[in-house]
Amino acid sequence: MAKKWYVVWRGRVPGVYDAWDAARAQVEGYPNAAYKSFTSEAEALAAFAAGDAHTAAQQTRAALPPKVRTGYAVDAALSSADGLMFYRCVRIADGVEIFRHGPFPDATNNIGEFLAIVDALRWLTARADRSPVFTDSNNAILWVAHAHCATRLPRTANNDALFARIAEAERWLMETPYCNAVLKWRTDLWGENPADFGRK
RNA sequence: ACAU
DNA sequence: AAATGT
Ligand SMILES: [Mn+2]
Ligand SMILES: [Mn+2]
Repeated sequence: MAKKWYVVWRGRVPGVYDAWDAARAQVEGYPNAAYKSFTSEAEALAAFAAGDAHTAAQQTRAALPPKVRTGYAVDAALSSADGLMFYRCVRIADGVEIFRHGPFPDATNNIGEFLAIVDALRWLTARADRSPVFTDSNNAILWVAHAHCATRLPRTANNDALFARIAEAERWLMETPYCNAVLKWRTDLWGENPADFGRK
């Protein structure tokens, strides 16, 4: 193997290291570590100076447990300005977006987290793909397990489509024996969910 | 308290 | 700082 340099943007002591052993000590077991290898020292120093954590994302994913890397991640968000809800799913291995739905007015975070999981299960089931689905929402895991969305959100003139989607999701869960595990995304260990919408 |  | 949930 040719010599490499290692940039650690987020780790115990951020910096540029000239050996994997040294870099690894900064990064292993560190929540949301961001790091990447380079083939020249100049490249590495430039990348560290630029604080380019985006290029680090791909490398950081490689540090996830192999079982996690084979899965899909979902997340939901309410845009702070207008309160519109969106949810989406990404393939963890490469961050490619599988679907994104929204905007939904008069919604909640938890409804979004719930629908995101169910839509992912439906997408995977339709393709006979048994990969696990990761969510950061304990609440949504429970709702999916019970095939019931226990939201307290009132119905309004603007959320008919949302409640229709919830009913359809519950119906699908009750009728369909899917074979995917729905697992907790360990934000504490692995950092932000790759399906996260950013801006938090 | 825990998770969003 | 506020809201959604078990
Ligand atoms: Mn989330
Ligand atoms: Mn998020």
